[in-house]
Amino acid sequence: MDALSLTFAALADPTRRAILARLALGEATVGELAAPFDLRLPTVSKHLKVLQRAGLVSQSRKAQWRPCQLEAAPLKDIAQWAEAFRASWERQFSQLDTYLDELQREPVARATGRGKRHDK
Amino acid sequence: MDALSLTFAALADPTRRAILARLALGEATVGELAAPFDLRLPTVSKHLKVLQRAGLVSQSRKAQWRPCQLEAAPLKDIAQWAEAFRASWERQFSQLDTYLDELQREPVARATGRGKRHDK
DNA sequence: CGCATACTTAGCCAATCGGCTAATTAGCCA
DNA sequence: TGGCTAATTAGCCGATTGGCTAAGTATGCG
Repeated sequence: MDALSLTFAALADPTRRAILARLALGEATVGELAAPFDLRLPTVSKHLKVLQRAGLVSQSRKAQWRPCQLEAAPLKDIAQWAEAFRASWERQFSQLDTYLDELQREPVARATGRGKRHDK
Repeated sequence: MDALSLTFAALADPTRRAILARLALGEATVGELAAPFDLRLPTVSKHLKVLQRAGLVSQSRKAQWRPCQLEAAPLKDIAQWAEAFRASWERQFSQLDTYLDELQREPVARATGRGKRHDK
């Protein structure tokens, strides 16, 4: 699978996004990451493996602990991918503004499609 | 499922991302969207339904055609979500720069962990 | 050494996914 | 009306996902 798909798939789970948010504050062990969730350790371990496959997390070793670290590079990639659509959403938002402006002037006529802008 | 998860899940497929890229150029019918792919129409129809569930695409009706339109708002949301990690990736990139600078000065010592920066 | 702690691996399960075919719905035109 | 085109719906299939339990691995400590 391509890198972008792996990253998006990894982010399509609230548990995994919460783990990333926690890691943005600094290194944490698997147990520390698991604590906030009502999930067994192996489940969290599996989530971490998904994040590692996407290159979003790396793990080192300190005695019997395996501290995890955020690897933010793929997040930059998806931010850039989404940014390519900026023109689209800005155009749509300005259209929405225009629509709301028209609605302000002639509420019913615009909303129902009956009548015209200047049907004096 | 929450909106962000739905959006990320929808984006975790190259076919669906290609469909969005096409729609960024303007409206298109289902058949037009299917053309570039080696996929049957029902498969593309299914992809479109995933995109609609995520609020990324809307469909209207024109005779027997169902022109699709990009709805970019959710893309803005994920761009914003990712942007929250900007500090993380910028810090990591600058660390990489620093590492490469040190490597430039003392290649072997830094790379193997033996020796020190100023082991005079 | 023996045992506790921290975590991973293996494997089960139900649910979802991404592809397909076949059948159905919707609208146009002769 | 009947038929053509566009697209959806229904349903099958094998693969993946997200949860679990039970068992295995790795490290530190008395």
